[in-house]
Amino acid sequence: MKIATFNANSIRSRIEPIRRWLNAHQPDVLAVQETKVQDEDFPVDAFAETGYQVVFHGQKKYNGVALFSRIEPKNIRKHLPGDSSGQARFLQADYGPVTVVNTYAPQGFEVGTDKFEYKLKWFDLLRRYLKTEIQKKPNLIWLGDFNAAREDIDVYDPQGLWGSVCFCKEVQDALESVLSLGLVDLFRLHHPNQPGCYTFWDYRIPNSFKRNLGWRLDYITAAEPLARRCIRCEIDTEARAWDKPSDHTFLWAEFEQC
DNA sequence: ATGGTGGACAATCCA
Repeated sequence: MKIATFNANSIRSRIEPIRRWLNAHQPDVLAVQETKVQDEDFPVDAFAETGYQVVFHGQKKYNGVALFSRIEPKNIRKHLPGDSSGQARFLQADYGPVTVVNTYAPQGFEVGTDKFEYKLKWFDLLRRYLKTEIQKKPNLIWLGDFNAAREDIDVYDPQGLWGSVCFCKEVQDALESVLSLGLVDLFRLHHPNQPGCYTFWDYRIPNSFKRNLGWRLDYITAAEPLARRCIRCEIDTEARAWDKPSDHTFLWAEFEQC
């Protein structure tokens, strides 16, 4: 079984790269974040020929998540319990024995703002939710854009960037609290201590991708029993060479006996 | 060069 994640930064602007990537890699599930489209405007027809079904939870202009899959999703959930913000950041579905939780974590704007407090609150709500959910669904995968870099090796300039909303102690603690439920960061599992591996490069920094001035903000995590069956996890930057790339790239993981 | 880029969407908000 192969599972992937991609922050599209607008699904309607990334139809071609997503179709191309699905065709080339044939994942069982692709989780997408920042679709930036309300459900009635989701470009369903554009993916009709891919052989993938898609479910989505969107809103106008911002946020939005989707799940592409070969097999039918069951037990679809679109809301994180306790999050009354109305923001479309959560989408869960079962695929056979595997449960996939796709999230787009709040970015947080600036430390000390209401948006930053919401980010911390959101991680805590997710922790509380997954604590019980992981008991019910032992083959749980949590993936997506977490808007958090775990360690110094996950950003291009740890000294200079320390204290920013995606790289500060409070957010790292919030993320680690969720992972401490028994979720394993699969990229780091397979690439321990390897620096310079990123999934996001800021558009606003000139040639950030070429210079590899990036951040590792996107993750695939799996509950421990499932993580033991993960045989590979890779960042795929090929789509960065295609027209109008997203500021994020594809990340995928492969499991045996699923 | 007295911001830079990109996306949604219609004057700014968000990343």
